[in-house]
Amino acid sequence: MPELPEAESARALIEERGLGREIVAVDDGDTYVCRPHAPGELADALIGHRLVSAHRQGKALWAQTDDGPVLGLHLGMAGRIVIDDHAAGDYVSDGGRRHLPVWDRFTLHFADGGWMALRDKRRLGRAVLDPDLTRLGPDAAMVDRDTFRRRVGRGEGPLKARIMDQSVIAGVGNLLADEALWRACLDPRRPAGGLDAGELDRLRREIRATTRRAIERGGVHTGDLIAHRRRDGVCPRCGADMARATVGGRTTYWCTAEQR
DNA sequence: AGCATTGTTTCACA
DNA sequence: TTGTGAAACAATGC
Repeated sequence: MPELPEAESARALIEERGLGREIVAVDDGDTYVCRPHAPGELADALIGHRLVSAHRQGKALWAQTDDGPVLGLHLGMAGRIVIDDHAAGDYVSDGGRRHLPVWDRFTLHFADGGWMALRDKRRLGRAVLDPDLTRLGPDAAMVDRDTFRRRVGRGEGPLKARIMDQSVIAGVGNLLADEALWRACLDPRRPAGGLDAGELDRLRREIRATTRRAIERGGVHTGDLIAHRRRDGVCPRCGADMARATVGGRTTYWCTAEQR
């Protein structure tokens, strides 16, 4: 699920319900999610502190602490942030008595008895101290027109790969890319450097609009194209067949009639 | 059984 | 040196 819209929802949740609460215990035992940290390193660094602000750039999340380290979080392919919500689901019975949140890969426990977890079935999410954000491009929802033109409109690689390159612009994933390219009527396979200024402006506008709407509606899976990303899908706008191919290393769907 | 999956990093190769 | 593409990573769902 997680692309920029999901990351922004997670950031807002942390900001709303995760700040100002004293951390008294930390579950950081998943050495893959917490790599390269050893078990206990995040706990030692975070216990006694409070999160004081929540930030996001692209899909990257981080929280500042009071006089402590920065806590970096990434939702990976299937992660989400859950705070205090015992009714959030994803619990597995241990044989009838208890129900265990087996997919909580990293958890902060607060002095008030509440908690905040990175819940991630796939374990591709990350929790790290002082994350390196230097290789991240400008946020896809904030990037200005001239910067977008300059960064996206170059290179021989396919346009879709360009907008999904997190060092070019940050936040666009596979589904958002297909949706925005479809809305902008642009062929995902075109060399990025071959677009003119008008096409780049159109693409930027649709990325921003698609992102904004996904945040309002609850995620990238609420897009108009999603249901039609299938082998026998047809374009919900014009009815033409959808094409399917691997572009930029990911499964890609586009309208055979409208996207040029 | 086999294939696909919303992300990132690493590595081979031009 | 830079850019591109495939594979690996982990685990689940169809």
